[in-house]
Amino acid sequence: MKKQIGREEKDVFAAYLAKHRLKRSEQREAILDAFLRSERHLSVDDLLQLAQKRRPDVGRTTVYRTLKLLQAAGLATELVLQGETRFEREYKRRHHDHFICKTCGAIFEFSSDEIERIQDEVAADLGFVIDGHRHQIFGYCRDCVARRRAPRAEERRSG
Amino acid sequence: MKKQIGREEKDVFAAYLAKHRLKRSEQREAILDAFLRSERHLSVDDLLQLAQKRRPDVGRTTVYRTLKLLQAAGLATELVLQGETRFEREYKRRHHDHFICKTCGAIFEFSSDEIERIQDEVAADLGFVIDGHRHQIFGYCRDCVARRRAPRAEERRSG
DNA sequence: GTTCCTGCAAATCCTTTGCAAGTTC
DNA sequence: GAACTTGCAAAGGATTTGCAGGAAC
Repeated sequence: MKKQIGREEKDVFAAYLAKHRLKRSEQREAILDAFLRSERHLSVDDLLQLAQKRRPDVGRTTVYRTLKLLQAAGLATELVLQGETRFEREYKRRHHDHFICKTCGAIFEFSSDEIERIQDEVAADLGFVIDGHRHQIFGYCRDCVARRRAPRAEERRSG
Repeated sequence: MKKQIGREEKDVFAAYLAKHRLKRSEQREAILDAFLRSERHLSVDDLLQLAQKRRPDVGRTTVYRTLKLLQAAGLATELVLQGETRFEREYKRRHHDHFICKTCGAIFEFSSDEIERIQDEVAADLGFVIDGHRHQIFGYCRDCVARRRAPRAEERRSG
């Protein structure tokens, strides 16, 4: 018998579908399963390929549509990294932000209560009510630096 | 005589063109001038319209191409905010990040040495060499909150 | 004159939508 | 059977590219 992956999330999705009078389908299950089995930050194409391993006839359109549902159900979050759109698991995950290696593309997660606290302070100074943020740090990861592949800093991005 | 705006930046651009054996043109000047006169965070369309006030025949393609040059010359930076691409002045500006009001779309700038410091620490822990970051905070600005327009937090974005 | 620029239209890329056929309830 | 899903193809929106004519050096 196959190992159960993300039972809780599958239940959440089933509940979401029921609540909205939507139907289950093989495609949706293949996509959700592929999504839950992967720990990576997936692109639409990654997910399409993974889902197709189980059901070769899954279409790209359905992946897009299912990702919308997963986001609405609180199971997935969209990240926009260096122009690329990717998705990661969201359900019951601690809030975190990302480091992105410009050489190998690896994505690392980080979080800092201290940064969050300062953010709140800065916002308070402006009378701003926070409802989410996006914090990405670009650079070169340990491995790439070790491989001496790190080019010198040629540009600075902010936002 | 017209007030000189951004003389220094215009010189930087001229130097950039010279260095790369590129030519000046009325269109490029109109676009750069419009860019420098505006304090806003401009979309391609905003800039196109502003530039066309001076030279109605400036085309959108040229705006795209000129923005690439301005970025290469260190005069402009691209921001991607909530799916929208915008540009702001970069030359000799202090590094900063952005607050974006989800109600009125206003963009506020902020910066915090403390956050930068913590970022450096977190990066050091991971053996990561930083080469830029992007930090955006979404929410509701003072005015919109005052107008009681702020909806309750319905989603949390991270990245 | 040669090289670079420009605007247009066409091409891309990514994502969404219309629709007829297939599924689920 | 009614309502929802699917994949395909077409449509969209944003940005880029090919190209012939025009400007800068």
